[in-house]
Amino acid sequence: MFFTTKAEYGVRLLIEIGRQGQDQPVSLKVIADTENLPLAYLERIVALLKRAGLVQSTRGAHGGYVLARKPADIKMDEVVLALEGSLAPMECFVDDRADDGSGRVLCSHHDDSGRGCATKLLWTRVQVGVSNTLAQTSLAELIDFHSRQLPRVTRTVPDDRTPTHA
Amino acid sequence: MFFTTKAEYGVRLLIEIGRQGQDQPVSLKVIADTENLPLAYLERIVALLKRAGLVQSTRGAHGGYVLARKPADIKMDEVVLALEGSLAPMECFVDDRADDGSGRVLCSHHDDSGRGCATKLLWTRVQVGVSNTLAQTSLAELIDFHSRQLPRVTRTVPDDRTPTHA
DNA sequence: CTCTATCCCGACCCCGCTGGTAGGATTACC
DNA sequence: GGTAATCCTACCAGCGGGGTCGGGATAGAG
Repeated sequence: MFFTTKAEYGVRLLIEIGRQGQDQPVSLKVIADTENLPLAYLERIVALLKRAGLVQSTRGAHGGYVLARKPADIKMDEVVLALEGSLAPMECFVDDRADDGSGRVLCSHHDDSGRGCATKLLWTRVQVGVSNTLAQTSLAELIDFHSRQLPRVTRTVPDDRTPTHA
Repeated sequence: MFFTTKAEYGVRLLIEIGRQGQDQPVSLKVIADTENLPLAYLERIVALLKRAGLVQSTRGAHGGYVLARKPADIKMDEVVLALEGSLAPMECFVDDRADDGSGRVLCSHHDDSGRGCATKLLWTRVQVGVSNTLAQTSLAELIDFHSRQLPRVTRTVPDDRTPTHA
């Protein structure tokens, strides 16, 4: 298991905001309903996205969330990093996206007698691979994929359109 | 955190067997000493590798483990899969390496009202990427990397061969 | 034949984290 | 001011990771 439900729910949340919120903000309540997710939990998840500057919020009645950028400019590496807190494939990896551009992953092996753990090579490759994969997928792509997956049943209210067969 | 210490320790274990065990089997005790890992825990980990047919064991005095194949023929995807039990990036992914060749990952979303979770596209990409990355790294490569990292201190038994310098 | 090094195996345990809840602030539209 | 929404903090249960323990089976050494 690489990722937790935070990543899952968070991505679905962004997709919903992108789909439904062309102009007005989308409330978490609506998202919780359409995606069938616990509202209180979504609140904590969206806080991560907000802290990362991926969504913006407006409070009060008719408030909600909007994307901070265009979906095509939101790449999944940033999203998953914000949600999971790290993309390190292994405990001993601390990915310091430090402010200065030393952005590299490094293996912090404590009691390592000799110099390097040989697994470093392996985990580094995995990490780079995952990062690249995520960076090559944009939110726009997922939104597009989603709407092609569900051409019908665009609404969740059950009687808006007669269901296909039961 | 993608992987647990099972993968870490298991890979290091294989590297040690490959390094030290050219002819005779290598005992877990020796590996536990050189790698500074708990012996009892290694026993459980190596059982996974044996069950997957990656190592062979000989019991009794002077027993231990040997690689079941040449290091160049042991690819990390098989290793990590054996150790972690799955390469699925998300809960809802069950990778059925079923007996019949239906070997594919599929998203088993329970209460999914409509058809597909849009995140499926994303997790599938990640899964394929990781699989490929792991499959492209062989044990031989890691052993080589390891010995280049530690040019000295090749042996752990202090008096079997006069050590290079202490 | 026994001793001992080793593999083998099941039961057990601690702890942190995930996933989720509760309850209350605060903010802003009507 | 009511109400719909975001915010924030504390709390909790379950589970899996990481590890231990103790004992058994097995085979080479003496």
